[in-house]
Amino acid sequence: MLKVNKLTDYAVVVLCDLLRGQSLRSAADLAQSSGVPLPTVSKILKQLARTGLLQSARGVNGGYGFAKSPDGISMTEVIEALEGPIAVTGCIEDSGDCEHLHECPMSGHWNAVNVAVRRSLDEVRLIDMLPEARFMDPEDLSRVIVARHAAAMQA
Amino acid sequence: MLKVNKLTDYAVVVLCDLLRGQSLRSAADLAQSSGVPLPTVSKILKQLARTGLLQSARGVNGGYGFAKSPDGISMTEVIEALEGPIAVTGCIEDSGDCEHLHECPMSGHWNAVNVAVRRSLDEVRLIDMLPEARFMDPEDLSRVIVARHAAAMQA
DNA sequence: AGATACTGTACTGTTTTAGTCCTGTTTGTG
DNA sequence: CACAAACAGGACTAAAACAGTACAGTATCT
Repeated sequence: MLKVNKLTDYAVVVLCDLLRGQSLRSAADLAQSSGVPLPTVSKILKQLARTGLLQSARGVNGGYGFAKSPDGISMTEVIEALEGPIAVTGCIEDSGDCEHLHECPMSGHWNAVNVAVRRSLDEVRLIDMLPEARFMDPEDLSRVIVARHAAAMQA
Repeated sequence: MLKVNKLTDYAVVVLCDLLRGQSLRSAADLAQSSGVPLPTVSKILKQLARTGLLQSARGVNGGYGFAKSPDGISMTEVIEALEGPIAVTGCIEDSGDCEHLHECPMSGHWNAVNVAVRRSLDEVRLIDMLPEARFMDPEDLSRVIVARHAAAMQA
């Protein structure tokens, strides 16, 4: 438990796919190469673009690409883009409409948990989710991704 | 998002209540003093007893108490007792019935996330959720709880 | 003008969760 | 020994969340 949405799961698959390709890929293209159904991929990409993780271009030859250098993206960013702020309990995210707030002995204490979880996710990078992350030195991996991204942007 | 069950949320409230009282408290008693409905409290306590975090005694004067010294209980234990193993994606917990397993480029990689989250929760103690944890030195807090528990066990 | 591709939103069936209730078992007390 | 207190386990229902899909709209290139 303490699960992440299925959409977020797919998002990582799709993002990893995007990580290894051109600077701009269409939703249809990504759907095919990742195996995730197009409408789902589309939904994910739209949301990621809305929150600023990706940038989009419309029209013929349009598509999606990273809005910034992808080696700096943490899992926190990916998860929060699709699910909103990390809040382990409802108490935190709802802006105070809990009727027990005054009497609630917990008020604010789950926040320690939220902070701990968030911090741990900050330290997992998106590029660590790549299969090759298993075999490579983290710094080398980072260099490879940056170089690939730079090359793609130039093309 | 990345939410915990409401039941787990209540469980912390109830456990904190149990933390400050007698060694053995009935479900009805805890329901009243915590403000959580009895059937819900009952459900939580049963589950916590089943997984060994609490011990129960039946019959007149029965009730629930901690099965071990409560200062050693981490949030991981509480959450896992009520929700099963921490698994951020379904891929991990299901024993390999994902039809995309062979082709799945993610296979195993969410595990880094699981481990990170789990580790961070290991470091938050149940007693850190007490309101007084805000004002007290963590070690003093620990000593107070241990002393209280020992006294209750003796009575 | 027409084809490609993103944008936003709405809808629907399925799954999960929350909350409740009931029946059974154990144990202390008069 | 009968009764009441208290836990154990499971079944059930209503409500909420999610996944997946579809569609009408807008921008861009050729």
